[in-house]
Amino acid sequence: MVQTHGDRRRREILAAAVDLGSAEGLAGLSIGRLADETGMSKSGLFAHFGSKQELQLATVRFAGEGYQSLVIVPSELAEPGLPRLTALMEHWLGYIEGTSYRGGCFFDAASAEFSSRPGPVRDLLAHLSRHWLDRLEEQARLALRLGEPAADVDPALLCFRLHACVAEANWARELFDDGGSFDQARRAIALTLRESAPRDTPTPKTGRST
Amino acid sequence: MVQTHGDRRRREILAAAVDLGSAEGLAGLSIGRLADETGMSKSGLFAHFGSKQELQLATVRFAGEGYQSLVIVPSELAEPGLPRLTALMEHWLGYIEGTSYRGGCFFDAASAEFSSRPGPVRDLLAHLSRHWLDRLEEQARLALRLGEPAADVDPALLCFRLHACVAEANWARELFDDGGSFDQARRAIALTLRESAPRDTPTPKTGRST
DNA sequence: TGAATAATAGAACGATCGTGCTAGTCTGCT
DNA sequence: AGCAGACTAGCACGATCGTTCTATTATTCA
Repeated sequence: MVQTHGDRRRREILAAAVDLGSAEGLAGLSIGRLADETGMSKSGLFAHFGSKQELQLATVRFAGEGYQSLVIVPSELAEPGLPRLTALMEHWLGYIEGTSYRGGCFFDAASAEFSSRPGPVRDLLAHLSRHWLDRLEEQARLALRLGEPAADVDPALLCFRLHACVAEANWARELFDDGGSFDQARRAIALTLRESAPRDTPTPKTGRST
Repeated sequence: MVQTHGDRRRREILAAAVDLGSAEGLAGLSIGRLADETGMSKSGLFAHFGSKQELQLATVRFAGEGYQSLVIVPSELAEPGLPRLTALMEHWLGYIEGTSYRGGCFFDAASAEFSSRPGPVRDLLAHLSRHWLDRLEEQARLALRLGEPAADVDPALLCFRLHACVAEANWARELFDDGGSFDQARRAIALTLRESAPRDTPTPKTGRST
């Protein structure tokens, strides 16, 4: 059951696929190109997945696990509500800024590419994005409700603005080679949180907890 | 000199290229596919451009002209400063929301795809985006300076947030089939502008002038 | 109208695409 | 040690990619 060899190979392939896919696109990513990258033969690599679509799906899932373990899980150390909301944003930004693959955020690249290509891959990307936004929204709702009277701020709108900042930072860095876009994103997020905070609980100055 | 026939054909091709490119990607767009779409032969279409890269560049320029005439030009009817800033945002959103091509905003799709593909196409996309952001920033600076004392708001950061809203709206609609994202964007933009406004000149409720 | 030029189609090229099939090598278990 | 099954490489397929060449049809201008 413990397919040390097969599983390790599979992971190596998927890691390369996420990296390459972020740069050349998940649709544009070709089996032959990926085989070269990993030093395998085309058919040898292909046998691990059976079809290109299955490879794409596995790649998305693999990238999702990375996001889960590097953004979601660490943020759960922070208390629910505003602390966790800010932790999520900071880990999110840090994840994209730091570990980044060749082409920046894998999900930004993949969802932009597949949003107009109906099928299981698009569905999976949409599902994951929706799930994470819901997670964020949950914390936003908690953060807003804690300070009475509940501010007249729409949690969904707040998350719209927060995610917009993250995506914009990635976009600007990739297109303009401007690493400073992440500092802009941090400032924008802090401003957005501050103005959304319930009036009687001023946001801590930096928005950072612990 | 007035190549009625050639020019008209060229425009037809480019219009189809922008439409198709927004959906299938500017790199993924193939000559044969585009020839089918326009009812031409592959080589007949190809002869208009001489290379795929030239076709891509022409497509980007063509899309840029559309943006110029449907967003920039109409906004110049509004007075410089805040009125023009809000006009730019509203026309921008309306342009993407309404006229939209099959795959949503062409520039969002193209720049996401080419940000990791060095070359003239990426350079042109970056140049156009930078140019438009500078235009926006110019109006933001005017808007901020008019109300004394000049608010401690960074015009570049303001535009970062504004463009983020537009891009987010397009992303959400394309991935989630959620047309309501444009209303969210309008609300987010209004909030962002309101909190950035100099303290003694409250933003007019709708931000629309004339 | 006739000559020059632009626009288009058709066929073919080498390359690469995703995908099967077949055979050989390696691994883990008894 | 030997066997079963997982893993991998090689080869070939039809399709499509961008591109070139040649020939034929439209269009423009003297």
